[in-house]
Amino acid sequence: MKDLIQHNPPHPGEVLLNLYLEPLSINVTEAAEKLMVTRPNMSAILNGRTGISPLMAMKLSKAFNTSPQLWLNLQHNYDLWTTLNSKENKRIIGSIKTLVLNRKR
Amino acid sequence: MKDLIQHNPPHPGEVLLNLYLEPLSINVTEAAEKLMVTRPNMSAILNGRTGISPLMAMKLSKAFNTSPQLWLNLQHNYDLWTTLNSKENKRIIGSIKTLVLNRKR
DNA sequence: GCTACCTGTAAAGTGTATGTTTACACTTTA
DNA sequence: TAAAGTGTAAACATACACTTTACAGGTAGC
Repeated sequence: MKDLIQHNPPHPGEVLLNLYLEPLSINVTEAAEKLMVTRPNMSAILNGRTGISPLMAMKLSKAFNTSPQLWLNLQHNYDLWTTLNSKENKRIIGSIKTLVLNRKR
Repeated sequence: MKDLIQHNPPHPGEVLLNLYLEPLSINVTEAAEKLMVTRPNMSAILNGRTGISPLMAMKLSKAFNTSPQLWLNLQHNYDLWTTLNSKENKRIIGSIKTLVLNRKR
């Protein structure tokens, strides 16, 4: 396992739209109602402008009979990727030194 | 798999302290330096008053040779548990209806 | 005693993010 | 034309990670 960070993972809203809403023919307005969020918020999630909160993950798990972790994992992989794609963050992380594996010296 | 939400999971700071810092005899001040955060922030993380951000997860994975997901998963399980332990959130989630499994009717 | 060090935490401020309400513009379809 | 669905912007409330600064308490050594 060399690289646990996906390469350009989809944002959770893309998965939600393609794999859950569209197959069930649920539009944005209806999804917002069923999940008890506003339509602008639902739109922002589906278009990747906002992330999946823990509460939203619980709602999705209830609505689609999944685990809440599924949605949080999608979110986290997306977050990690965007975190790593910042030059400033790369610099910071690159300067962190390993604190283990000091054996055999 | 009936219940994917742990019962009273530890906050990530507890794991960090007990399983990583203490075995290596690294104190709070030193950990803050190595991970490039302030001591108050490090203390807040270790005492569960603040969570693990994606960037912090990356730093921890670098320092302790783990996956960043390890830390984010700890954080998420903790978040889900605290989310579910709010009466208001329970009410909200309880009112979400399942959108699948409408077959055979 | 005094000093040095480690620790916890509070206050104030910054940046960022989710979420709401409201409103406007665009497209498609009946 | 009218209705419905959609994207998105502005303004606002709220929350959280994080910083700087400061203060108080504990512990170990002189």
